[in-house]
Amino acid sequence: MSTTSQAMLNQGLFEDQEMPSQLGFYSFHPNLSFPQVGCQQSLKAFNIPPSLAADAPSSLTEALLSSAPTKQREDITSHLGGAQLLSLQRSTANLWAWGDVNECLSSKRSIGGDDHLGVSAMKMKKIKARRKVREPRFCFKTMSEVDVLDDGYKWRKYGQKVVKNTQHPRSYYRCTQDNCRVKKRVERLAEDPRMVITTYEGRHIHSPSHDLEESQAPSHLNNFFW
DNA sequence: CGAATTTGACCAGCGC
DNA sequence: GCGCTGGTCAAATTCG
Repeated sequence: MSTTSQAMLNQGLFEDQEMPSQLGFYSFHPNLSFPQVGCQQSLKAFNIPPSLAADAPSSLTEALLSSAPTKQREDITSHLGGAQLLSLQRSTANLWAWGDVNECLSSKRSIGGDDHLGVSAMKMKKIKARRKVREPRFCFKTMSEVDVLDDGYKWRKYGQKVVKNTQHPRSYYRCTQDNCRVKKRVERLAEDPRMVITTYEGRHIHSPSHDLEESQAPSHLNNFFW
């Protein structure tokens, strides 16, 4: 069964390195099985399966906070309310995200071609590369008893970390598909442990491991921000 | 026994 | 420059 059955709705944050203008928030209508057109396209770009998208997040503020660096998190918390976040797109409070986008744009193609390197050099390069390249990210919050939502892809856990000011550890997963560099982070909200924050980073280069039918797509739209 | 997960160590980036 | 923090690695451990 779907692990998203208890999910609420339906807001989140994404950033797109190729289309910085699409950094922003989306919001779904709670009664729709799938969000409106604009969101659908973006979700598709991120390969977020409709099954998950329909169950996506319930708190815009917290969706943003979950992926913001600590300092900005504090700024956001102290200066903004949820409603204001809807128009946050180019405000100073989300410079962190714009910074990421800019970094992505300026550091394209900085890795690859390890073939002729020795082991240690390769390792070093890997280590250096691991922070240089920022993939587009998409995060949302879902109410769920289980941490890992069934999104149709196969993930391997590669790390777990206790993050500051939270009692729940953050888990790090990588897509198991060869050559697919998509990662996701999963953590529970400190203020409400029933809520799971999932952040996807990167785009899948393949289809989900179990077939999700191609989408269904209602074409009406409403309640769509960015 | 191979695959997946756990966990401590390491490293880079950021803020002070 | 230094300490703190988040992200990743990889050896050890657990699971199926």
